[in-house]
Amino acid sequence: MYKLDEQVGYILRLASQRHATVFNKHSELGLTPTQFSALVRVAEVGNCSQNLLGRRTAMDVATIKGVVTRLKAKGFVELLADPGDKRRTMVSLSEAGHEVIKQLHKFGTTVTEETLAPFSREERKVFLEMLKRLT
Amino acid sequence: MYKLDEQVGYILRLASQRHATVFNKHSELGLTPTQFSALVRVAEVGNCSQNLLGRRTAMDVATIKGVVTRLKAKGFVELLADPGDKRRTMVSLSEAGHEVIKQLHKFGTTVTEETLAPFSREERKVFLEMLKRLT
DNA sequence: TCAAATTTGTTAGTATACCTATGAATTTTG
DNA sequence: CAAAATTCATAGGTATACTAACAAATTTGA
Repeated sequence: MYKLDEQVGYILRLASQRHATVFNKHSELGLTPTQFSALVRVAEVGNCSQNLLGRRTAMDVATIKGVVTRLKAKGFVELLADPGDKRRTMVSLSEAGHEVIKQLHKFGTTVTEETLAPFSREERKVFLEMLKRLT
Repeated sequence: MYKLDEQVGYILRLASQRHATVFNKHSELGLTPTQFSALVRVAEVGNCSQNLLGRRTAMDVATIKGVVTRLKAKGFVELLADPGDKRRTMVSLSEAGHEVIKQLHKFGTTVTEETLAPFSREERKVFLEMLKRLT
């Protein structure tokens, strides 16, 4: 007997939903989870092309385009042409972006903590290691 | 140090992406993962209102509306008015829907198997149990 | 009983998330 | 060095997924 409630894809969707709910409950800066990921990644890698940022955040070209546009509209990133390669749009943190990074890290830690709250410290490690193997 | 690659939300997104890729690789009937879930659920519960179907598949009213519309367009479900409650739209399997359910179960099993391929049989149990606790 | 609250479904709007195609720029290769 | 292949960004299309506002029907509870 095939039971939908036992399928990994379905349960993954439910877990993602719960994570999104936790994220939104704590969100202060009006960022979505996707925008948050992209912004934190920009801070990690520094100046980089929009395309590379997409690859580093697992978003395809169309998705990262929209995310970057909205991050720019919110004032957290700046876009510059790459003088050495006219195809590229370089993305970097704005002044405001730099100012919120610490806050974002703290916020991200809270979200992760609360999402993993059903687990003990030991279980969290085990679970994250297993989850990584599924990617 | 906050590392994006260690955060449960980010890794959940990656795992969901991989699952979607596996799903699409095997998909024959042109169903999306969401449509698949809704259709399998309709088969499980039989006749039920669109609203209830949404709750049983963790989709909000706007989402399930679109999913049901597309399942109807593809000919897998039928919509009927509920004579006892004029607000309700009842959703049920069509002839074609009945005919593909067995195939869907087989397909779903294949997708789950391949998604969980990185795990041993024992690990699959452990992982699914933990993932469920996160929902 | 009847007004208030709830339930159901629809619509509009925003944001991922993917595909495909297109065009421009750059790199590779023969 | 010129042609071919690749890379980068954009645009259009479809499908989740959520919010909010609304209307109609039903349930409730004083």
